[in-house]
Amino acid sequence: MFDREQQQLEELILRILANHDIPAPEELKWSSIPFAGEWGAATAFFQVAADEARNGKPVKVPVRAQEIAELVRSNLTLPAGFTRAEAVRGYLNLYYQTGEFSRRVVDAALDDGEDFGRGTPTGELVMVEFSQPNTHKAMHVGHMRTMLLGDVAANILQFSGSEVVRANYFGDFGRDVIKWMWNFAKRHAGEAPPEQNVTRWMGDLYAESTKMLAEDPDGEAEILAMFARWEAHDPEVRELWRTTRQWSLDGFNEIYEIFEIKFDQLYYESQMEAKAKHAVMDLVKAGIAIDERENGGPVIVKLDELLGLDDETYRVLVLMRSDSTTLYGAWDLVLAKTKFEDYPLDRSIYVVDVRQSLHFKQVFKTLELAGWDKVDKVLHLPYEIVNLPGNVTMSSREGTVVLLEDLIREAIQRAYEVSEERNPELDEAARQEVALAVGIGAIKFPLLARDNTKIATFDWESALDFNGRAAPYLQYAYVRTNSLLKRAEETLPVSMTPEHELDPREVALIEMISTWPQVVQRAAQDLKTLEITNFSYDLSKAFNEFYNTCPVLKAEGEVRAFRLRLVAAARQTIGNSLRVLNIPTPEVM
RNA sequence: GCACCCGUAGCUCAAUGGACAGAGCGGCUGACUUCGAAUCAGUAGGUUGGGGGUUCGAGUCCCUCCGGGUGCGCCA
Repeated sequence: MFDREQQQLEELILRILANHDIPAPEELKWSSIPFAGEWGAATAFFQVAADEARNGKPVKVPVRAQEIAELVRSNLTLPAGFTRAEAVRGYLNLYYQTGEFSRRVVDAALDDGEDFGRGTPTGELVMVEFSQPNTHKAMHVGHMRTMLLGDVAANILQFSGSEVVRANYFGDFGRDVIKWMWNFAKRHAGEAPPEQNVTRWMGDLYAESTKMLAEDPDGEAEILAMFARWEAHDPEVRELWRTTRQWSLDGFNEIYEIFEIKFDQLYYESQMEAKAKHAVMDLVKAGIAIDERENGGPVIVKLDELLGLDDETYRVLVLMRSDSTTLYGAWDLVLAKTKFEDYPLDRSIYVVDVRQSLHFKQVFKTLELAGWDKVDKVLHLPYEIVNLPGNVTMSSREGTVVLLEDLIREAIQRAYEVSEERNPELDEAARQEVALAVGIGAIKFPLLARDNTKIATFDWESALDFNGRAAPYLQYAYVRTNSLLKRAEETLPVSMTPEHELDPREVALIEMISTWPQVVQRAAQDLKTLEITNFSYDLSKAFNEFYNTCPVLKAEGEVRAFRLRLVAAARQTIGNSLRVLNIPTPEVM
């Protein structure tokens, strides 16, 4: 419903209630009438009746709710734009003057264009940190979830009206990195990475380093020595580190580019590590961290003890090893503050898997105890992991991984084959483009369409299945809108109110389009990508059903003109939702 | 032991506390000389893991039990 009508109706309803000494509800909640065919808005009076009952009025709530609904209906002067009102089972249903509302919805979509659904600027600045890959390792499909969730959550926030900083935080340092360099120096000195598939090569060398270390009795000591040289800023070791790290970063960028993921701000663990020792010692001085190094122990924060909790809720955060090197908890203390020094953030979101939940609770609580005043602005957005069939967790160390490069290649290849089958006339260049768009979309959709709290299981068969509820379905609906508009060979008719009796599929399609702005707001509120995929799919479905029932080009006069505008509005809205999802919108396929 | 997550149709999953719990896949039946069939229509399939509670109203919130998963002092 449009704001103006809603406000008007609420005033009218509240006045009627007041005239009959019925207490006003806190708010009137509006929903659509859930029965197919006609189109309108509904509100329920159960809450009002329940409030009366609580205040001593001897009524049965459902009966009284219906009474009130009936009372409102009979006293309501319908504003312009509505045809009739009915009171049913405690609900007041108000039916739209379909033609008028249809015109306004279609006009809104076409006038606002790419901005249709965009929220008014809130002035809020929010950072979304996501992806966080470790250098010197491969990228596997398990890494995809933070990439997609983070990227699309950032899009949603941005489209809903916030300003967004996209941040990445690279694990570019630590024992595993040194181990990689140790093996490289011993067995691959002077080698350069291959032209393509750099991350695979980096990952293979990482696996090799693990294997070699297990067989090399001196390995452990050599790695420790190299680590010490790195810490001491030995030029040779640092140079090797910088060079090899860059290979990894270049490899990651290949993948970000193919997914069209961009970052505004890059952070590195090595940067945080450089400042972490000071931060830890400050906490010791403040009496928050306990230094057990004199007894051969680490530096820790005993959170439950500090908070006086009996339950083991926050446990113990370890910040520094007994050898005085810092741990990632210490780096996260520095990073959290650094973000707010770099930007005047209103919110700082961390898109990291659910197994880190305790870690972030500890880090944030430690910062709070240290008197940091931004702790109410930070949020860990957790998501469940991607497993292999049989509940096998992906692990580079175990070798139980599916590389992202392989999935991308296979998906594009499969999309190419399907395209050949479905649309043989396409020329080679166009088919390549379609294969890329469809392949990448098909990879992204299933993860975006899954609730963050649910474990995803990867298997090749379903990953390469483009049928049913999947990205190509949405893309196909989009392509069909294009095709119709192209064939129409005329400029779009000007704004018009449909005069024909709308088909139920037309109504359903228009109603879907009308909800898009609210869907965006709710998804931003909930930080859930699946609310966008649900919408995008339902909208595409509504369009396909419309397409199969209602002729457009073959219709005549007013019907054809209105339907052309409706198709254009559907095209715009499907396109906008796909852009928020960062799923490609091919013109043909 | 403590903390967190999941359990909905044969399978994979949806469902702002609101009217009759919906899709896809799989099964069966149909629609291309008609705007692109990567589509659509029809059909079968449910005690929402069990039991209590809150509420006018619970798949949704609370408690408890069962089943599955994750995390918890020097990896990240």
